[in-house]
Amino acid sequence: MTIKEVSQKYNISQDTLRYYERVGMIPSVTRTSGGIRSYQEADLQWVELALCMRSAGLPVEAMIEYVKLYQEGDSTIPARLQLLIEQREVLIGQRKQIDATLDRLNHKIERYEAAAKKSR
Amino acid sequence: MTIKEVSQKYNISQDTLRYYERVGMIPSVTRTSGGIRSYQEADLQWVELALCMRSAGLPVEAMIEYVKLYQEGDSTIPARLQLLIEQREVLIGQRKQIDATLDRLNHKIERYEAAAKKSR
DNA sequence: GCTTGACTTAGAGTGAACTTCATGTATTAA
DNA sequence: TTAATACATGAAGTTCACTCTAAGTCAAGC
Repeated sequence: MTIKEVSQKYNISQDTLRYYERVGMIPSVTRTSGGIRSYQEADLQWVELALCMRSAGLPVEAMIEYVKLYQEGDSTIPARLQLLIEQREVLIGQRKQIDATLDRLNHKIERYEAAAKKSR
Repeated sequence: MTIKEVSQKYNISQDTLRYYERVGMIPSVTRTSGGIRSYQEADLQWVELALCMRSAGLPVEAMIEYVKLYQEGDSTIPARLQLLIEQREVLIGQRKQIDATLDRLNHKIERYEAAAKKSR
């Protein structure tokens, strides 16, 4: 798959794909003999993982660290596990914040709806 | 309450409090005759609302718009309701993303834990 | 063989949300 | 009353995550 096809498939820019690779958020993508990116299944898996993490708001830095550990081999499995668990904690905290804000928004919305009703 | 006390109460910097006021994310805070901020109950309510929205990741811009509408009076009640409903949608979408990522993280964590077990 | 359009890189630029700085004023303890 | 501390403002600086630009390379159709 070319970079163009991948960018269309996941609806992100080619620049972002190159950026992810450049900063190490995904490992080096497979290239043709001419040096052009040719995304293989494994490359796509990395892209998907990166997009999933980012869409949830996890920092680029965490993914970079994860990829780095991955490339260092099996000895880093405990460290990778640790990292994943930490990021999971972050997400759980974020979801709590969102729920608290949703509560607050819902209350406000209810009050506004009651006010709108009255003024009819 | 002084800006220092408010910053301690909510654990944010005084700079951030001044910034929120400057960009219009909260209405002008009550001042002493000398021009020093003296947060009243209503001011604190605004600060709390702003912090709640921000902690959930909602944009500063949305709060600015809300405050602007609020200051324009009752005629903007429908617009404010609309804005709140939109932001609620954003949060619901964000929570979905977080849940999807949590699923993915949990699977990965399970696999890593299984791998760690084996190698014992 | 040449043009066209997609690809490559390194590096500069952007927008959001603060954060720091420089400089000046106000309040309070000695 | 004066030194120290806290607060004020406007503007410049920082960080994150892209996004764009410039200048060059590659591949496919004519």
